[in-house]
Amino acid sequence: MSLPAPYLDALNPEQRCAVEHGVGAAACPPLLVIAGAGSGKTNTLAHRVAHLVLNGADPYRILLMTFSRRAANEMTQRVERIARKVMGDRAGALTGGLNWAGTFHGIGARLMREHAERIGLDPAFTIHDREDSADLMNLVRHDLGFSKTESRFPTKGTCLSIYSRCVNAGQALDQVLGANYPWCAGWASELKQLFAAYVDAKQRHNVLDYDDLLLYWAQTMSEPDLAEEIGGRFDHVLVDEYQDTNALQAQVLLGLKPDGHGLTVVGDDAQAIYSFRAATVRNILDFPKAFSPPARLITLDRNYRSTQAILGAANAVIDLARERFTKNLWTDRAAGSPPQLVGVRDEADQARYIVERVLEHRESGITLKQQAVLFRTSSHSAPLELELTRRNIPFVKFGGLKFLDAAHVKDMLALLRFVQNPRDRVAGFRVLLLMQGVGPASAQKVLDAIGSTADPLAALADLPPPPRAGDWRSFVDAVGELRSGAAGWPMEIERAVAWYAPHLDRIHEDAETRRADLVQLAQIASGYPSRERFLTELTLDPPDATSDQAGVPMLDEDYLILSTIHSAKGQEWKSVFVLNVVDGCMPSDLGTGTSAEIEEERRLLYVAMTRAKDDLHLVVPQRFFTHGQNAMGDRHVYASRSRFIPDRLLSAFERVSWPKASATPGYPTRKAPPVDIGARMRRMWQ
DNA sequence: TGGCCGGATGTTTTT
DNA sequence: CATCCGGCCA
Repeated sequence: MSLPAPYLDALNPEQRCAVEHGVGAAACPPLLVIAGAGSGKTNTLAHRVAHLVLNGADPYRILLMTFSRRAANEMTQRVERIARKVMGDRAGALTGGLNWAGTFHGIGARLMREHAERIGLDPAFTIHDREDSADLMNLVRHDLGFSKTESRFPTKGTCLSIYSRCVNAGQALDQVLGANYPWCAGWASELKQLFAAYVDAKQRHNVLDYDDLLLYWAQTMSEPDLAEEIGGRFDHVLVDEYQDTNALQAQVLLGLKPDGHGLTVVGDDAQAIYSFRAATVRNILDFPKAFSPPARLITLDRNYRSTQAILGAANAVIDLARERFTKNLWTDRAAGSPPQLVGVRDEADQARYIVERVLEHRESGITLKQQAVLFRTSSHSAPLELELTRRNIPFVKFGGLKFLDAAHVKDMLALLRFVQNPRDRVAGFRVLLLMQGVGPASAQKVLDAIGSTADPLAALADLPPPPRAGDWRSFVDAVGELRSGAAGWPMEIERAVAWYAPHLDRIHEDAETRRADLVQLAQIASGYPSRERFLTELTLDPPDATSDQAGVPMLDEDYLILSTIHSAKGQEWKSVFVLNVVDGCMPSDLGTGTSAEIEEERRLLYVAMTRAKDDLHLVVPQRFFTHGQNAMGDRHVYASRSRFIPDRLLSAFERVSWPKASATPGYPTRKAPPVDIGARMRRMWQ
């Protein structure tokens, strides 16, 4: 039996069941919690962890995972905060925090590094982000001669997406091509050849891509000895946002706990929005019957977040979904005012409308941080960002552009990565090309020459410089010093910058502003204990926004939140604005091919709407600017309200248009002009 | 090597 | 449109 626990009284009966399930029992049977939006899911999970620890579970033997970084951070913080509150004087048990909490990819990287030797990996492996992976794919694609085929071969990005989907969905190439990339089906045998060469290259270069972190892990778990060893490190494995995981992740999970004991997964199929990454709701639906006896199922359907009016509208939207597994949420919060469906003329007015409302809210005591603007696509916020900057309203944007995407940041990281893992050819290539007089041909030659040696960096020093290489000596010196570790981490980043700065000045017009980013990079670097940890964690957990990574200056300032809907998952705000609730944006006209895609877009709107506590605005511009060109080269498109809010749902909303119709000088109420000049003009010709 | 030109292409969401 | 890719030339 578990100990009496007063903190459990604050929970509702279902939450309490979920928290207490199996605690204190000899074996803890598998548990599935279906938890709707705002039903206290994270709170429940956090209480469960605290309850486990209070009843003797070892926090170092608890594994907490989720798919996205933002959800992982949120979850970890909540668990630790609640655990501290709940545990009071016994909080000591959790002083180190949770040792094993993070994304699947992050945990996978850690475990693979620890077990590297056992599975034939060099523990100095570096991790390729998406762009690096695409570069490598391109390299291989080129080597195989696919870059100059008669008809156009799929681009590197497309190739990588296809590869990634095969891996994550655990499906054969032909199946993936048929279902998701029919226009590439003619290239099946070439693609197979390409992927084989890509895998081979990764292994020779000692690099893992994102997918490998899961794939190696899953493969490791299929070795009985290793599976037992790794699974045996954890008494409890808890997974949040389980509806966003894919087949590979499910495989990992079942490998960790084949009988399901100690396993808790939490999710909501109505919020599944990552099928483009091969996530499948089958994971959550099939979870109970993966075990015998089946996993315990607990449903949380009471919403504590939103007013009745907001929840009602969100329910109405999701009610139109073709198939649903969970029932509607309910709340006993006050009715509140209905969500507003705001018609505006264009995106500029949309931005002005939001700024006006946001400031109004702030006047009435709602801080900027309690308000958020959500959108389907990162670029949709551009006009708003302009307006916010103009009006001096601070904001932080989540999703979309990343700090690491900047060329100069990538250059610096490539240098560090090359030093860490000289076999990382993509990194080496990038660094070498920075030097004047070094092009693809000599870079290739250098990397070939050192790649086959036992100590590539030592070989580098002995190499004759490429014929026209500008400052070869300083490069060799810099690499040598960095490799020796003489400066120590994080000081060595200064050394790296010292080498890079002249190249930066030569290559980029705006070297001055870019240099500021390098200062920030150094600042970030100082937060990590070693070069390896810095590189790994920065790749897996990059800063969300350029205005975000500094951390310090923003700390006590108030700022508005801008976020893609995907990145807003699991968050909540008093006041929420959704941009471009218009057909073509929601659903995005890129993803309206299959009905499954449309259903996912519907859930996306549902996720956006259920982020709001008190106040929700869906903004519908009559016309919006299309990025790039459609068939006719039109730049403005006349849009109509999203198909997810058909006429019969309008009663759940309050419709307004902005600016107020009366404010515009319009014809309906025009008075007769005092002097009818027009009539005189007409008479002139009579 | 590196710059320039012409043509094709795709264009979201995240690890 | 804007980017990216491959090819051509100095």
